Amino acid sequence: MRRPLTPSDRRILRVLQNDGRITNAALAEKVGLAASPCLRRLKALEDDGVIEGYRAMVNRKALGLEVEAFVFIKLEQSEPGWRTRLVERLKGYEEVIACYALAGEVDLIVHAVAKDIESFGEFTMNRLLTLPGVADVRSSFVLSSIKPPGAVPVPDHA
Amino acid sequence: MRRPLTPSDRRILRVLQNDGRITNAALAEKVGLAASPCLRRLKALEDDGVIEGYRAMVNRKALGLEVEAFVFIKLEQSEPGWRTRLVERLKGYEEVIACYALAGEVDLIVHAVAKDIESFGEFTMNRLLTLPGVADVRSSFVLSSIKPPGAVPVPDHA
DNA sequence: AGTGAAATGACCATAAT
DNA sequence: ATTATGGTCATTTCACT
Repeated sequence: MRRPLTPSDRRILRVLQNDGRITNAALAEKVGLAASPCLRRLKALEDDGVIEGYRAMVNRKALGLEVEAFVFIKLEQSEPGWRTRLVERLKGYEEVIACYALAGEVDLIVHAVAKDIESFGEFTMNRLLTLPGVADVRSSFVLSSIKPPGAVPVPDHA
Repeated sequence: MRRPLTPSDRRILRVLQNDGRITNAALAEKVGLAASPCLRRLKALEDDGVIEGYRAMVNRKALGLEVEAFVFIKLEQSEPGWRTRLVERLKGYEEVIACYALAGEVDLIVHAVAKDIESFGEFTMNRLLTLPGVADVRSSFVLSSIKPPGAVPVPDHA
């Protein structure tokens, strides 16, 4: 059972989602706490799994990854074991920066990046379509990031 | 014009994508640099926009956000101005944690969260479907996060 | 509040262009 | 010579008890 979040906890989460590398001293000042209790709350949020980690957001184009796409996958009827292994393979591909199982028409949505269209093609043709259990693969290229992956809203009441 | 990334830069990016809050001292040790040059490279990566920011990854369920979904939007033929305003409205919704313009069947993909199905319904019915210029809205709930939003691959050569 | 660690800036060394 | 890299040291600031 997890403690309910205090208003301070919520302020901490809001700040840390926008600047995950802020020092504890500056964080404390922003949320209106002294450094010491602020640090204790931060550790508690980490220990409780409310904060799952911290990540630098890297500009993919700066790394020469010019292509970003969503891949919509439909699966064949198949034994559960196949599905597990398919999903494990998917997770292993470094082109896959996120992947979700969905309810509805499409079974899996894959968020992928690649350095160019050619290597993206190689990825879908040789490494997605060939996975056993895959019935259909459709890709849509990202034209623009309207709102880049961002903060989850922190409601005032839990 | 951006400097090419050095091998040290790449190591820094790989580490920081997995632990965005690592101290500079520990980062330096991991990538095999002294603290001072390590910090200088880090700042340069930030200044050049290679690192766009740092974010605490927050467990949405800990915040009472039980529902996660992808919303696929098709737009009507319309003047460019309408589209711009539609996109601005979309960006403003706190339920929208990411949004992309796509090539293909679907024009926009919206990654959204909500506290329950009812409030998600309110969001799609009252705040998405009513946007001028929207022709079609389809939602798929996320059943599981197979691979949570993660690191972009950092190739050895740019 | 105090102590040990970290961040940060000034300055030097080396190598490649 | 200039530019880009990395290192060392001294000082300030921070983390954490």
